[in-house]
Amino acid sequence: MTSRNRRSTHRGDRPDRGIPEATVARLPVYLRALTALSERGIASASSEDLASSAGVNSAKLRKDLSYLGSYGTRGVGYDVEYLRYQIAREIGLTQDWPVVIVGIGNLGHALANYSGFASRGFRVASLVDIDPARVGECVGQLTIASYDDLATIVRDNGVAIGVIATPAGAAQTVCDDLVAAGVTSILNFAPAVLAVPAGVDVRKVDLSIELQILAYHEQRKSQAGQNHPLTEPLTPPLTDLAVTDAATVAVEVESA
Amino acid sequence: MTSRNRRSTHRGDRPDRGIPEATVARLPVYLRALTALSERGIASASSEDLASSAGVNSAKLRKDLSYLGSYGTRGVGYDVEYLRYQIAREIGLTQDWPVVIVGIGNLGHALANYSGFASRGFRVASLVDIDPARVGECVGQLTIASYDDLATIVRDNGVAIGVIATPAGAAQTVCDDLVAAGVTSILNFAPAVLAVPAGVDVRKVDLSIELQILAYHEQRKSQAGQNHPLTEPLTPPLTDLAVTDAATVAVEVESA
DNA sequence: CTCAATTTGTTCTCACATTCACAAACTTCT
DNA sequence: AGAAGTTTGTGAATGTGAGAACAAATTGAG
Repeated sequence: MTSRNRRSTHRGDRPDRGIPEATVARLPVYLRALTALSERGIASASSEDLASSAGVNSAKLRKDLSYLGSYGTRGVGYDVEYLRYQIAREIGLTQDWPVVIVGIGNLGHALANYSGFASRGFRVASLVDIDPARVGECVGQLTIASYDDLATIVRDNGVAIGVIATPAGAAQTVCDDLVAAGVTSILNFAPAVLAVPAGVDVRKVDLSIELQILAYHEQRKSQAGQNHPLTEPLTPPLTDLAVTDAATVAVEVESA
Repeated sequence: MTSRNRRSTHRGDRPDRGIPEATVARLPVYLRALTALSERGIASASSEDLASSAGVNSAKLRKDLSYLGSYGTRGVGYDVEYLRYQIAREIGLTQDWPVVIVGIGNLGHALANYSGFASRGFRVASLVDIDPARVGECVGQLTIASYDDLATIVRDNGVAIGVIATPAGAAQTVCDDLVAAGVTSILNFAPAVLAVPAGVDVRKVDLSIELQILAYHEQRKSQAGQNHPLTEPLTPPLTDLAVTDAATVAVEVESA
């Protein structure tokens, strides 16, 4: 079926089937664009259509998709449903991913109620908090479990992905406990750098960092205008501003 | 004081004082590491110390810092307080940044209560929601204002940065209204691609995307082990796993 | 069947980012 | 003062990603 043995395709250069990180980070965006098109009853789309839906340029999109295989048809475009399934399969969304959320403060609550999980194969298997007073409390469909049961929960539910939404001080301990229990991927919302053994993935989501990056560019914009921030700058810094537009770094939430 | 006029430093090659995006994204991490060191009473630190605190390698850290200027001392290291101030100034954290949060659902609540804002010069000037029933409701120190007052709030407070925490459907409209009111930087939590005029920065934080990226790597890990995910893989995929570790993409929250 | 129009998949080139490796600059010890 | 030891700042090499451009493949019209 696939011409995977041939060296003719550039996948021959990637015998490990590895997809570039930058591409992996965009696949979920394409997936969402495809879902949107599908819901509008559109059965087929060109790379140009898809790209504008996803907010990227079409050459990049085509190259990204080419890492997965040749799922388009020249002269026609891509079958929306088919491509959607292929991307979902590549990312691993055709299987169920039970996750556990540790730390049910304000953010933990928001995450627990977030509707975007279930729709993409992620199932919140359990909520855990260290505060005994909170244990038993209901959040959405779930009740908060004791931190002591963390290891049991992870093992019984086959949890591979853990979400840390604790204060910074607790993050490393929670991380260690999650890893000891068998979790191999961690999404960290605590403002702390986590040390993990090789083979464990950590991704960090840090609100304050995103704001600081915006502040940096904002400051440069007003410096360019010098005297009056609200006035048109004397020398329009076109190149400067153009650079900053595409700066986009992932993450979705829905105020469910 | 500074030898900024000389061409001797490589900043002579960057007359626009532009700092690479990748570096800008790491400065907040360094800043946090410096704050942590400072709180532990450490007055001086080498690039090695700092790098391990920040979770990066020391060569990268030195190169990043070199874009700001020569704030270290050879044979000694960096003065923690001094460097901290310099980075804060470069990012623009020495000034006050009033922000407005639009959409006070679960996530909006969490953001409104997030303590990491104030500590870094960000001040939540106002909370806005379109639901009239919510207007007047207290969240933390603030009360929710009407969406109709958005433009007035932005102008009166000199808000340059807006945070969108609405459902996806409302995001583009809110974005347009923010931009029309004068906001030039937007942090978007809604799972939608925003179109903005040139000169406006958008950064996106998308939880579900982060989870999907983790799922992709997780799937690859278990594929490497083939038969028994819980067993040691027959051929240890060392290179594979090593790559994934440093994958980290910013954002901080504290379950205040 | 042939030709024109369309659109993908891929190659090539350039820009950006990371890492190495070392000279320059500073401290400390003798 | 001089030598030995540290540690920064940076040039050079390598790796990764983005975008332009085009050949190959497909459709549809005549």
